[in-house]
This record gives sequence, C-alpha cells and structure tokens, in this order.
Amino acid sequence: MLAKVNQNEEALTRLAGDIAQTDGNHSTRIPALMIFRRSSATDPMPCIYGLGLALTVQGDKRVTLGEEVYDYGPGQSLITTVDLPVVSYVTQASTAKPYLGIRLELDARTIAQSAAEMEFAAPLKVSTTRALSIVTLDEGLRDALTRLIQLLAEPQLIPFLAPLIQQEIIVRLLNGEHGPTLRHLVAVGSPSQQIAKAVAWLKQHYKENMPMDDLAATVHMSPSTFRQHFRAVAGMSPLQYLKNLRLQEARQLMLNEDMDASSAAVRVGYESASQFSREYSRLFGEPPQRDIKRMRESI
Amino acid sequence: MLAKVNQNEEALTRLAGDIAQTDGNHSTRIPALMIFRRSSATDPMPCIYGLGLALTVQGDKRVTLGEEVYDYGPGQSLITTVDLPVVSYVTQASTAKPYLGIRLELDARTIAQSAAEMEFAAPLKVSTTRALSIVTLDEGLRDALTRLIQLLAEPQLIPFLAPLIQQEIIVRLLNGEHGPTLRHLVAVGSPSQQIAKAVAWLKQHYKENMPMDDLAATVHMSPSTFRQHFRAVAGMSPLQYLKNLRLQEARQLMLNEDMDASSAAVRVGYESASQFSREYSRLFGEPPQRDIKRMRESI
DNA sequence: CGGATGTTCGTCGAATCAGGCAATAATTGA
DNA sequence: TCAATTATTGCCTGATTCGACGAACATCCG
Repeated sequence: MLAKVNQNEEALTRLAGDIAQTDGNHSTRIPALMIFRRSSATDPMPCIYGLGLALTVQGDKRVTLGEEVYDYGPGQSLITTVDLPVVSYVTQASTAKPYLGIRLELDARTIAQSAAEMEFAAPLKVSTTRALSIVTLDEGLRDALTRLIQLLAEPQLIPFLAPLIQQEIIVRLLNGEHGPTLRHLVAVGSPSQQIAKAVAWLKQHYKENMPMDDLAATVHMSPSTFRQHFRAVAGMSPLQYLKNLRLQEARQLMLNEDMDASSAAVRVGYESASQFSREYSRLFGEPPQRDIKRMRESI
Repeated sequence: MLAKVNQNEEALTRLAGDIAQTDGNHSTRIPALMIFRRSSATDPMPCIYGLGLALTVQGDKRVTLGEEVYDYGPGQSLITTVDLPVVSYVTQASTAKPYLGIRLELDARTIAQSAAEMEFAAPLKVSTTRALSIVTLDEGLRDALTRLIQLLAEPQLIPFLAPLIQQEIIVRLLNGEHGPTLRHLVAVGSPSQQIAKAVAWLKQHYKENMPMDDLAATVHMSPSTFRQHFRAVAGMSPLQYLKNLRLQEARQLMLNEDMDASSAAVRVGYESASQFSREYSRLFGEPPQRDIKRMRESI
C-alpha cells in the first residue's frame, strides 16, 4: 500500500514536471487546471484565490490570510471556497528541485449538485467555517488528480473525460476532510452561503461605497452577525477585505495600464489620494509609486 | 391586465383540452409533463405524489394527506416536494366541462442549482414545512406553463426549449409563494432535506423492517426530532407513512399481478395476514379481496 | 414539556478609517 | 538646473467599524 502511495506521488511529480518545464504559470488544455513552477523562493505575492483546490507537489508554499499563516508542502492540499485576498509565497525551491504546484478550479454548480445528492450526510455542526483549509491529500484524490493530468496527453478525450474526473474530485472532496468547508458554501440559506454572496457582491462592486451595515441587510443579517460570520469565513473584517480588493485592483491598474496613483485611487473607490497612499503602504510595504517601480524592476 | 390574465387562463384551458380529448392520463412528448381529463367526479383514489407541480385548469380537485384536506380549483397549483401518499379525487367535472389538470414533474438537481444561485434570498425562517402546498398561480408561471404546452406543437424544438422553460418555471416557483417549500427541500443539511432523504429511503426499502429509531439515526436525528420533523413534512407519522406505502404497493401487486392477499402481505413486509387485512380495510375502506373485486368491476 | 445548547441581535466603548489640509519629498519636463 | 507636477507623510476631526457581552430566541433531545 505504502509502495503504491509513493508511486502515485512520484507519478504526480513527474507528470507535473513534464508539463511545467519552465518557471511560470502554465495553463493547460483543461481550462480549470493550471500548473506552477518556480526555481527559487519568491517574495510575498498578494493575490486572490477563488473557489478551487491547490496542491503542492514538490517544494513548499506558504499562504497568509489576514494574520494567519498556512504552510503546505508535498502531498498537502489547500482549498478555498470564496475569493480570498491572500499573500502567497514559495518558501522552498531550487533549480534542482523546483517548486511544483497544481491548481484546479472547482465548479460551484457541480458542488451544489453533488452535495444535494449525497446520501445521509451528517448535518454540519458549526454554522460557519473558514473559507480556507489545508488537508493532506488522500490516495483517491491523488489518483483522480493524476488521471486528470494524464488526460492532457489525450487531448481529444478531454471534453468527455475531464468533466467526469472533475466531478469525481468534487465527490471525493465532499466526502473527505474538506467536505464540511465545501458543504457550508452550498448549504442554501446558511450563514456561510450568505457571506459567500456578500463576498461575491463586494468583488463585483468594490468601487461603490456601500456602508457595511447596508450590505449586511442585503444578505439578511444584523450588522453584528454579519461581521461575526464574515470574519469567520474570510479571516478578516469586511472593511479589511474591501480594502484588500481595492488596493490589489489599483495595483493591477497601475502595473498593467500605467495608471498614475491618484487616478487609480479614484478608480477603485478612494476619494482621497492621501488615504490611498497610506493604506497602500500598509498592505504592500511601500507606497504606490515605489512599489510599482520595484515590481517593474524585479521582472 | 385582467384581460390578459383571463386570456391566458382561457388559452391554457383550450390547449389542455386539445391535448386531452379523451378521459384519462395523457403523457406528452415532454416527459415531465402530463395532462389529465375526467368527465365526472371520481372515487377517492390513493396514490403517491412525487416532486412536482400540479395545476387544475378546469373543474375541481381534492387531495387529502393524512387528516388534512386540500382543495384546488382553476388557477390554483399544488406543489409536492417529497413522495407523499395522498388520496386524490376530482370533485367537480361534467361531460360539458370536464376536469382538466396538468402535472409537471420537477427536477431536484435543477432546483438545487437555481436555489444556490439565487442572489440574496431571504434565509428560511421555519425549519420544516409541509411538503405540500397550494398557491394561486401567478401570471408569469401560467404564461411559462402555457408556453410549455404550446411547445408540444413544435416537437422538433422540445429537446432544446423544454428544459429552458422548465428551468424558468423552477426559478419562478423559487421566487414565488412556493419558494420556501422548495428551498427547504434543497437546503443542504436542513431537517427538511434529511427527512426527504429518509422518505426516499423508505420508498426504496419499504419491505425491510427497519426500526424507525434506526432510520432516525441514519439521518442524524434523535428519534423525537425525527418524528417531529417527519410529521411536519409528510403530514403523518413515519409508521403511518410506511404503512401507506406498503398497502398501496400490495394493492398494485394484487391488481396488476393477480397476487393473492396473503402473498402480497408478505411481499410488502407484513408478517401477519390479519394485521394486513385490518390495516388494508382502514385505508381503502374494504378488506383486500372485496376491494380488488370492486376495483375490477368498476373498470 | 423543560433543560441544554447554540444562534441571533442590539448595544457600547474602543479602535480604526476616510477625507481635508498642509508640508515635504520625489519625479518629470523644459 | 529649475519649475511644475505628482506622490507621500503627518495630523486632525467626524464617521464608521470592530469585537465583546448579555438577553432573547429557536432548536434539539430525553
């Protein structure tokens, strides 16, 4: 048994390495599947994780959400259910043994369906859980992922088999340790789902300046309950979340569209450039101008 | 506006009448859709209603569930979310103006999906609701149903358009007065859903003799909570429900397969023929032999 | 029915945030 | 190089948000 596990692990490493022969983010013919490779440890990189499963195959990766630190190494998987602004960095990688990671986006509809059909699932005990969790991959999941990647070698079969394997992965996730996290997300009317909707709303309308109490009302919660559950799910307060979103978007605007700081500030919903600058420094370590310059140079 | 409503109602009546030109149950090219016609009032007829929507177009119909009586006439719709052993009969029908009814089976998967995607739906207030409810049809729903029936005239389009209209109907149901009833059914982990699963289990395994407390355990409820919710959803106690299922199945066996009473009794899980006979009389009004004879003659 | 458990919600003090203004630093273009 | 523009920082004020607490409420279970 142990032999087989090791074999699978090796197989996965080999497959991922074959596809990601160079450093960078490799998309595949399976749209939901990406493979990452890094030959050296990286600086902290703020980014947004959506509904999906991430797996470290080789090397080590660290993700921080608010104040919390999550480390996951080979054989461990990280699942996120709502868009979370995290800071991620590769902590362990070398040219000889580069970091290799897999990311698979999950489909909410499929999850909802599968969860609804799961027979006699135990009811969820706690009403809200963190939208992020780390679990050691079990054999079945690893095997399914391996098959998914092997499928890349037979492109003509992808449209037919990839959805099946993805569904299998979802069923396995729902039955495993990640299950409760996922089930919360699709439990109709549960606080978690309401928060997920609020988060989705924020992601869409981050420019607008809606008072958090109003947002709480639209998901039918009192302000205090809303805050409480939001924090439980997203790992930070609603306002912090919104700020993260705005600042990251502003960074993108400045980096990709050469926008100047004050325009970007206005664009993402800030009315005061000074406030923008202040909070930008707090999140990214340096004020807008300098941060962008550094980013440009580091490439 | 009123003119249009009346127009729609008339259109629906005409369409249903066109399809159901003779008395009986008419299935259509849309598998989920059936149309009923009766030229006279009928005797009480015990049967099982599953997940679906029933609509009286012309005439009047009565349905009893346990002790409760539900009447629905033209323009009213009855929705059921789990299999319920009801007694139904047409109360108002004539040759000139026959009873006309429509039944549309709903797809649980589609409901689950749509419910999950409904934005900012109010959370469900009560934890369990009766799996059966009657609501006056609103205009949008009537219109969608009308279009669904009109579609029968263009068979080549059915595979493409019928699913769309059915989904529209589900969305409208979820947003209407029936909404809470349906949402309960698909709320992952809710007592209603647990009960729905128990009901499904019973429907499958009614022959086995599982203690109700064990069944309660498999859906993760204490016996008392199970009984309470079961009653709220199904309108009768678990044991009554089981009896209904068994007796109706036995009746089918005797009618369709000419099985004798004691064999049928054993077949559906009774160990004592006398107990079977007693309960049979209580449900159908007459003991097995005589009931079957009467049924045969009445055809 | 009644005790035990967990959830919601309003309130409150403390903390944080947003924006205004002004001074200073950095960058850009002439 | 200087001047003009833009970015950054400090500080202040009012508004908002945060998180904790306890009462009210619903649910579960025996």
